[in-house]
Amino acid sequence: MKTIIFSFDTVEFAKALADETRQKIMALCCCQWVSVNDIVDKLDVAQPTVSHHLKILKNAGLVKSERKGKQVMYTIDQERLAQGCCQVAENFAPDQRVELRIEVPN
Amino acid sequence: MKTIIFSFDTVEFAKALADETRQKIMALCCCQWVSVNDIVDKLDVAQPTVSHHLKILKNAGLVKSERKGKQVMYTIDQERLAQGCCQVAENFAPDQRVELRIEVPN
DNA sequence: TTGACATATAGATAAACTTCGATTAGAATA
DNA sequence: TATTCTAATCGAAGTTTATCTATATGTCAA
Repeated sequence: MKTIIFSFDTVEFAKALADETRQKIMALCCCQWVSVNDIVDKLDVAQPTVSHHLKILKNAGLVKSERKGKQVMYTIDQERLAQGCCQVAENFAPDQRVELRIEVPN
Repeated sequence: MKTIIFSFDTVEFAKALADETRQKIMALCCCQWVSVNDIVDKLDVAQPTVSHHLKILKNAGLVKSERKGKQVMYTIDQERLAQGCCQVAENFAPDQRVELRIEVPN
């Protein structure tokens, strides 16, 4: 019997990843909180386009956001992203051993 | 310094995954060799559509093929798929520890 | 509360993608 | 070689997606 800890729509996951602009946005959101304008400044895309992509990433659960005054800050939800990767690997490459190592205290 | 063992176009990888029909095809190709007609019989899609999707998967390196008489057999390239998953995780969730465990003989 | 700044939404357009039917190409067999 | 079976390619139709401009919403500060 296989125990699945998290459930994931791997199609939505892949679709969210499947765009160059979105991956650039994700690279900027990686390991730090950035505002929409931060992203606009660094990429050659209009602000509504960035908002549009962030919404797609948010709906797929790949980023989380938090309002900070006038700004809305975004960052990657690394845990969920890692889970998506593992789920895809589990579904389509079960003979390989892609694992998420979890550090257990003690 | 980070050593990257394989290089991967993560956008092409995600795009190849980003379709429900293709994921269904991949599920059928998982852990076995199947012909194009096998897939057509099991899915509710026309044969040219299946060929089209297989081409996309092939170009992304996610499946490999081999002619066997009149038929062309396809199967998932699990190693490459696992690498793609790891690459995505490494790029966008470096604090998580998604790893490909490789069994070393001896 | 008014103005300025930051982000989201709406609507339009163009490009990309999925799908299909028709046809072509390749391989085995009679 | 002609026929049959299998898969790939072509071309078209319909849908989805990415992007933009214009506008609306939300938040803070004067």
